[in-house]
Amino acid sequence: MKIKYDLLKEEKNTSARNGLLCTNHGTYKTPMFMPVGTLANVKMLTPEEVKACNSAIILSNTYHLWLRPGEDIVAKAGGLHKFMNYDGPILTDSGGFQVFSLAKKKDILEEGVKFKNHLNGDSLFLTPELSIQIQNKLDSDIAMSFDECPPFPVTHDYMEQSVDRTLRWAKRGQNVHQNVNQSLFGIVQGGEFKDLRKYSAVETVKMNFDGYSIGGTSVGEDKKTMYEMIDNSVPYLPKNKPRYLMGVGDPIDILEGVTRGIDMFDCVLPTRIARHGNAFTRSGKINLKNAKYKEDFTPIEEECDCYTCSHYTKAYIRHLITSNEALGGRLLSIHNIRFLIKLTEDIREHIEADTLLEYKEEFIKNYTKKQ
RNA sequence: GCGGAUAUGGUGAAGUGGUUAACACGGUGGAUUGUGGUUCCAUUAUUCGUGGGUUCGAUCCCCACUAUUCGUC
Repeated sequence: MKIKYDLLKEEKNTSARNGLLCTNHGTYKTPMFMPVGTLANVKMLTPEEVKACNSAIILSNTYHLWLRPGEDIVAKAGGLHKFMNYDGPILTDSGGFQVFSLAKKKDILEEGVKFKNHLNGDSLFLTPELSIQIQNKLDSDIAMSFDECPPFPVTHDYMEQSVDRTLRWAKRGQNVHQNVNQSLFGIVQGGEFKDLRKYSAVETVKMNFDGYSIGGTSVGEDKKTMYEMIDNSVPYLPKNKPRYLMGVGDPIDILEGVTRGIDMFDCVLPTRIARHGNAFTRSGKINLKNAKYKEDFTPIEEECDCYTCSHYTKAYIRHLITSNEALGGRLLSIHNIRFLIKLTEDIREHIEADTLLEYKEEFIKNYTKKQ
């Protein structure tokens, strides 16, 4: 069965909406934040720990799993869920972004992308068909179309060609998609160009995907430009399908995205900054490595309901991080994931109450206040 | 007691008779948006054991002292 999206409520003062996403692995509320588990694991955490953050969907990655262990091994294990012992829904990214972000040299051809992998430099060729076939075998709940994610900035001319190519690739992927239990999302590109965002959205929607994502953000553009990219894409997306803003997960960006009509977010930020010793708090991001936490025997946030905050102090986590102990990264990952998921829970309540704008203003005021 | 060697930042250390004393670690800050778990950036000795001397100029040469260290009685 494919996913099913039910629009429950549209907020009065913004484009935000509450919905329900029904998957083969449970039904979940949107807007939602999806933790990233590139290599079939949310780094440092067990599935139980991720679920304890009240998470729903997690991400995994076609490109990385293709290289190792290989999609056939995952299929032999019984699919990604069994392989990694995760019974919640999984979304796989197509590998398009990795080609853009990891490959030093790449040749973007009509047929696909020729590049050298980041592990041993082997020459590889990834096509839209191959990406979808790999994802079919991985057996994720949601697969992504193979797209080109151009850097910022490129010329209008280049972006126009790229958008057309991504549309052709989307169609080709759709044509070979066979897994009836797997949904397929299309991706809107177009960079910062208003006309191309519209064109990309309108043409992608014509292909009737199970959901739509907005790609090509967080590639070096400023925040204002990123918000405009969303504004220039969302109006052309159907209301009865989920909308996914790829790769975005800064707390403020989530609020800005939700108020513009986004339902799903994913981001490596909570787990990556955790490994580097940083924690989200309501009054901004803090760096646990800072000397001022050496003797701070209070939790990261008194009011946080996560496992980390109910058991450990800043001084202890700082000690773990500065000693390069993996537990430090684990505890911070748990807190940061819970922080973003709690943010979406609060957002949903305020959508229900039509008070999202006030909440957003208050949140941003606290988050950006200098401590 | 005698003989030798060495003294450079928090640590390990390079180095040169001439305006800014390598590099590494550590420290301190910052970054991180479809993953960089061991990443990236910035900053961190107005000063080369102490005192004298030579010199236009000494961390570098000379002397004394002190400390460390090795050998020896």
